[in-house]
Amino acid sequence: MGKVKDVALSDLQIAVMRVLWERGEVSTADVAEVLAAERGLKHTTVATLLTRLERRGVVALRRDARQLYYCAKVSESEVRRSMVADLLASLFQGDARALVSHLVDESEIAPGDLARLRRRLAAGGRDD
Amino acid sequence: MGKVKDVALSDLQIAVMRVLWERGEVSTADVAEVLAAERGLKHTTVATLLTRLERRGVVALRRDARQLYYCAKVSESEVRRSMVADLLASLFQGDARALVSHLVDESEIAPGDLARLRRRLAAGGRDD
DNA sequence: CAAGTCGTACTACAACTGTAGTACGACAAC
DNA sequence: GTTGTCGTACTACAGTTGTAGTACGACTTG
Repeated sequence: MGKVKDVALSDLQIAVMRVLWERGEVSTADVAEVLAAERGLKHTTVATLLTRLERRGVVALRRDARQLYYCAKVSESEVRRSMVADLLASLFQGDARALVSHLVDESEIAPGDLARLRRRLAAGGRDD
Repeated sequence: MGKVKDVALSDLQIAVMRVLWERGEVSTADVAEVLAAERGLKHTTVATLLTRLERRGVVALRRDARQLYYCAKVSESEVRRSMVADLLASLFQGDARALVSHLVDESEIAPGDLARLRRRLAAGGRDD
């Protein structure tokens, strides 16, 4: 059966995961340092977040001496897949083209390299 | 000051909003009927959801006789803007092009009309 | 008018989230 | 060996979400 995980994470949880994604296996202190700098979170707060993520099965835990080391068990790609799919389903009726249109229309997409794209989309039309 | 609202809604909340977006001002019963069909929710559950959305200020309430009528105070566009921006910020480092690439790569975007787009993107390159 | 019906308001409750304090065990420094 | 120090584990607590039950008031139907 499909091992396609459905991983929806909060903004904060993603921030934690990002540290793991970028640096591989890291100690609580490492993550805490980053999150303290980025968001002023306390060490214990970060420890709690990591514990919960571990309980959820999205990160793996290894203990060495008395320190804990974590690493991601789900990739950023998997989370992206999952969360983009969720967003598409709930807000765009599953129509990815609508999302692209949105990005273009809202100028969240750089006008320079992608403005032409809109014309392509508009002109190319729907042929599915 | 910027009236740019940050509206993040859950899947279920969006489902409720969708009814309002599609049908304008509707009674609790109307929404309940849809949500009961779609998700098997009880009338009281839907009433609770609407009450909370009203408390949050995303829907407006009007009472006529003993019935309550709700209508959206935030448009689907606003929610899309807000939530896509959140997703971009948290998972795509704010790079909308990365999201488009993701959509293309993950084939969440119809291959037919948008496959060409990838070539455009790849070839067109980044010129911002 | 009495009784059922319908709809809202209020209450409930478990899970998850954000945020952190406190306690406790281990290791380092004297 | 006693004393900090550091790190983890556990506890806490308020707010949000999903889900619904119950109570109560109003309107309908005899």
